[in-house]
Amino acid sequence: MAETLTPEEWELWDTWMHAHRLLVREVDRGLQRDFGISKAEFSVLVTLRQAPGRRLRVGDLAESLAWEKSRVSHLLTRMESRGFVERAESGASGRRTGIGLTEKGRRAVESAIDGHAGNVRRYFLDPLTPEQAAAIRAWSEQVVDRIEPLCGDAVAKPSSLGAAPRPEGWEGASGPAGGAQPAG
Amino acid sequence: MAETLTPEEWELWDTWMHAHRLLVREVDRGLQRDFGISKAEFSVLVTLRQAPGRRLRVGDLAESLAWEKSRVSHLLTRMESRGFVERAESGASGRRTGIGLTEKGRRAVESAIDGHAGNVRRYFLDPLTPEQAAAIRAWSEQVVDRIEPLCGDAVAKPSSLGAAPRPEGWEGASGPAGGAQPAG
DNA sequence: CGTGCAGAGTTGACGCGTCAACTGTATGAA
DNA sequence: TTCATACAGTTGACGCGTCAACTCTGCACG
Repeated sequence: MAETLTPEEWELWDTWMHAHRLLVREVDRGLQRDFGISKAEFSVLVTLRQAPGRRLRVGDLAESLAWEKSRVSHLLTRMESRGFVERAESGASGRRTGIGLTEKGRRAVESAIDGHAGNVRRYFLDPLTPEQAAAIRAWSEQVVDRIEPLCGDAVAKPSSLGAAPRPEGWEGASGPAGGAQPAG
Repeated sequence: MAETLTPEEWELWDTWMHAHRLLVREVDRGLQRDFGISKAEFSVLVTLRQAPGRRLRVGDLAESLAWEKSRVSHLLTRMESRGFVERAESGASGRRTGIGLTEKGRRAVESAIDGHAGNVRRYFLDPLTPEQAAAIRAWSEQVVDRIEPLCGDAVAKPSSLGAAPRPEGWEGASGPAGGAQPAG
C-alpha cells in the first residue's frame, strides 16, 4: 500500500464533497429559478459589468475568471444565443475585438446580484464562524497555490485589466464589487 | 438592497470555489489518467465493492451515495458499456434485481484506491492543519444539515444496507473502508 | 376484474466543463 | 516572399449532473 487514508479522513473528504455539491446546487438553482441564469453565467456577467466599457476580450475574461478559454467560449456561445452578451462583429481586420454586455445582460446581472448574495450568505457564510472562515480561506489559498502551478492554462495573474479591485483570481468571480461606471 | 456581501466575503466565496474546482479537477484527472475511471465511477465502484455480494439495487446505491437516482442510472449506463458493472438481467419477474461489480470493475477499483488516496491526501488533506480540518468538518455538516432537508430526493439516511461501516452519507463515497469479503 | 396509485428505474434534453484539434491572424526569420 | 511559429479564439466530442417525463411492476380498493 503506497497510501491509505483513515476512515475519518475518508469521511471528511466525503462529507466535504457532499456539502460542496449541495451548496453549489442550491445556489445554482436559486439563480436559475429567480433570474434565469446559471452561476457560471452570473460570473461572466459580473466580470463584464465591471470591465471598462463593459467589454473584454475573451482571453482577458478567461484570465480574470481563472477559467479555461474554451470553457468561456462555450459559455459565451450559449449566452450570446440568449442575448446576454454580444461578440463584437469582427472589425475591419477580421479580428474579434471583444465581447460586450447587452442591455438584457446588464439588467439580468443587476437584478440577480442581491438575490445571489443572499443565497451565498444563507448557505455558505451563515453557517461559518469567523474561525471557520479563516480556516477555509487559509486552506483554499494553500490548495490554489499548490495546484495552480501545475496547470499551465487559466492561471489568474491579474495583470492589466485595471478596473478590477480584486486582489486575486476568483473562481466564480461572483463579486459585484464596484460596478462599472457608465464608462464612457 | 435586500442583501449584500462585503468584498472580503465575495473574495472568500470566490477563492473557495476556485480552490474546490482546482482540487476536484486534479483528483479527477489523476484517477482518469492512472486508472481510466472518473471520480464518480470510483465512488460507485467502491460502494459496490463493499456491498454484500458486491451487488446493490440502484436505489440503495443512490441512497448510499446520497445521489439522485437518475445520476446513478446515467453513470451506470456508461459504466456498463465499458464493462465495469453489470445490470442483473431482469429476473423471471422482469424486475431488475440489482447491479453488480464485474471482475474488471473489481480490479479497477482495487488498483485505484491507493493512488486516489494519495491524491486526496496530497491535494486535500496535506494543506490542512488539524484545526482547519475540524473547522471544515463542522462547517460541512452544518451545510449538509441546512440544505439536505430542502430537497426531498437523494437524502442519505443509511437505513438498511447493513454492510457499510459508514456513519453518514458521503458525497464522493470514496472511502474503501472494509472491503467486501469474498462474500460469495 | 379494472382502475388508480406508488415506487423503482430509465430516458432524453440540456447546460456545464474538459480535452484535443482546428482556424485565422500576426510576427519574425530565411 | 514564404515558411515557421505563436497566439487568440472556436469547435466537436464526450463525460458529468439535473430535470422532467416516461415505463414497468406491484398493490390496494372498488
